Amino acid sequence: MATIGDVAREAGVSRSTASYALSGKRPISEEVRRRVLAAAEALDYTPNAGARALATSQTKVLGLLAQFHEDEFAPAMMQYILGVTDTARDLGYDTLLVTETDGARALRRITDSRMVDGVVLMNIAQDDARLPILRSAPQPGALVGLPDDCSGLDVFDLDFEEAGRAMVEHLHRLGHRELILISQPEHVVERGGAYVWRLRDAALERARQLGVTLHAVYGESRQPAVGLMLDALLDAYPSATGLLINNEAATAALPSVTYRRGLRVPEDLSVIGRYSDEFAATFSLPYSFIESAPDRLGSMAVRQLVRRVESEAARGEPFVVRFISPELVSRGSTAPPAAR
Amino acid sequence: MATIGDVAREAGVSRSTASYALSGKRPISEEVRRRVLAAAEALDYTPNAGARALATSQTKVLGLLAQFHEDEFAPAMMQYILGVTDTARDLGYDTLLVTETDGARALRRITDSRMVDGVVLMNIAQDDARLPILRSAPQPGALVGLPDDCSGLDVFDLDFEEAGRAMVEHLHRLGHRELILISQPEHVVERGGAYVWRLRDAALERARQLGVTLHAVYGESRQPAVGLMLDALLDAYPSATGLLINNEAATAALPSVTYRRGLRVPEDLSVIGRYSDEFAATFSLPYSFIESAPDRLGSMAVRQLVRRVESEAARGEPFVVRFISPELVSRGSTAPPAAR
DNA sequence: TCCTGTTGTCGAACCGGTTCAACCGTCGCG
DNA sequence: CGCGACGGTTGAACCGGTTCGACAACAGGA
Repeated sequence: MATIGDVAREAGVSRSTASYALSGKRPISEEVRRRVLAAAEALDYTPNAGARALATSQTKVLGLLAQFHEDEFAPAMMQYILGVTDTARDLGYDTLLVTETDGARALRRITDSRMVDGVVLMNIAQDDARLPILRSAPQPGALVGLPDDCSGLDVFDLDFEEAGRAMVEHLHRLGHRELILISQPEHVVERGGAYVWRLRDAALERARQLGVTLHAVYGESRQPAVGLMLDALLDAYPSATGLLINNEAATAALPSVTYRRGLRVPEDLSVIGRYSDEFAATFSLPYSFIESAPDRLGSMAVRQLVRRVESEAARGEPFVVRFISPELVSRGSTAPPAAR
Repeated sequence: MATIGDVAREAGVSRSTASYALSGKRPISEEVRRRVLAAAEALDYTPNAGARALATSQTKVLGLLAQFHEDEFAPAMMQYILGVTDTARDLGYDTLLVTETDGARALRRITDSRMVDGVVLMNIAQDDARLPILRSAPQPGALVGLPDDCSGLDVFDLDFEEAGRAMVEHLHRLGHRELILISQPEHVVERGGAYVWRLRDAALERARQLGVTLHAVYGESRQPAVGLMLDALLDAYPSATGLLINNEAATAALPSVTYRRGLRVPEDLSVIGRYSDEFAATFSLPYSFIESAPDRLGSMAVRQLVRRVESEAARGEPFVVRFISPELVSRGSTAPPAAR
């Protein structure tokens, strides 16, 4: 493989001149620049990433830490990841994907060894063991998800409180007075998945204010338990006329259950979900839903991260906690209630 | 951040001694080794990845090139990726995930710049533009998927031919004589997705041999087209008693269609799919299926890749093309046929 | 004519590791 | 007693870039 020394020799100049000609960081005569570029082209020169990283202390790689819990919904994760990798590439960065179980150790490894210029953390728990490590790391970081303590970090998340309220308000406005909310499984909460109760609590509070009965339950997320749970719920609350679902697996399983029970949506039952556009398009999900925009969140996190990485000034700016507003995408799965 | 020079000074030895003490590549007195290890511990020393890469020509990073076509099934991809990242980590490697549209350019970038020690390519097309680049790259590579020309490469894939035959044989044995096979959309084939017709052609051939009528169609992969297609097919071939599906999206959409039409599985219709275990568990898929084992494939590819990366001897070995045998997982969705 | 400033180029140092050749002291053996 | 072998350690070179300070050539101004 050609090194910059080879290029310099081929062009008949010194290594430093070749470097300047390629980077443009110093004025170089048109003649020499031409020769260097031609030599680089001829030798098919590509700078060695390790050498460049050593010299500049920049790797042009971002770390992406994702954790896969078997009770969470793996397909949804893909969206976040693509949002990150695509945006990173647009900004000139590659992405190191780390899926180790021991996220804290992994984070320490990639930051201490200077493999990355910055990191994006996903699946944030309320008391996330990775955060203290990130805070004391030499590189900046950004979170997708809201922990208890956001200090010293840039945080991006969907406004789950607002999402919960919006769901309740929407069905209340249509005249519904008894609703069921299916959240993620309870162990997701126990593990620190704050978004579960953020949506749930806000929905309960709004329901109380509006005088709506809301049966809030933690759902299952695996087959066949999901299907059984849906059936059990519909049996348990026969007078409920609306279903709010913050649980992808339950959403995916719902169509077969309603068909089996002969329930028509929205005539017999109104349904609102909370998932991504892409998810809706991929599956048979004819429900109105709160768009969770995973790609947008990943993209925002990366943009902010890269700002901090690249600009000395940006590194001094105060940290941001940014919530994106939930948007209700109508698919016609809600209507005024009728007796079931 | 501490460098090895700091460690050496702290331990009162030279840089080279510190290096040898840490790597164990030369005999070092117990006393000195102890001092060096203590110093490294005290200073929280982690070797700089760039410097090490430069010195050793090894990055301990593998590249993973995945392409996301919007007509393919994104959730399934996650499985392959996890198979790769998990196995890579077990073997001491991190994973650079590259999802660029222009896979050929991306491949050239990461190999020429020596960011990775080897690459795994996914979503292989029959005439894949990345292959010539991979063949002339300085690092070894492994494919998940079968191209037209496997020369100079290690290839891993499901035995789709055998899968097609197994599906047909299974239903033939039960007494079925008219079947429908739903493949991926035709543009997947046009783009070079050989696995589509590999399964399809083998199924057709076997059906011919067995005297079974097989209606082979290219399905849709997006809502709402998928559902409409399923309905249209069941209308078009009312006497077909079995359904073979090599199309994840269609599989996911099937339950609602059969419920809507009042079809019982397997009493009225036998169904066999082709997807992963994980996929089946995540969704309401009560069908018998050919396990496509994406995690196993990713894992095998990485193991072989790392063998070649790490052993001079292995690099000289002949290249392998390895098919994993399809395994039929029974979920009770097939039975002897009855008139529909 | 001399001085100053600008433009273009170069040599050398540096980033932080690894590794080779050489060296020193000690011990065993002839 | 002298020599060779060996265990333990070191200085220096190297990997392949970037960047700083110096310098030569030349132009313009006093």
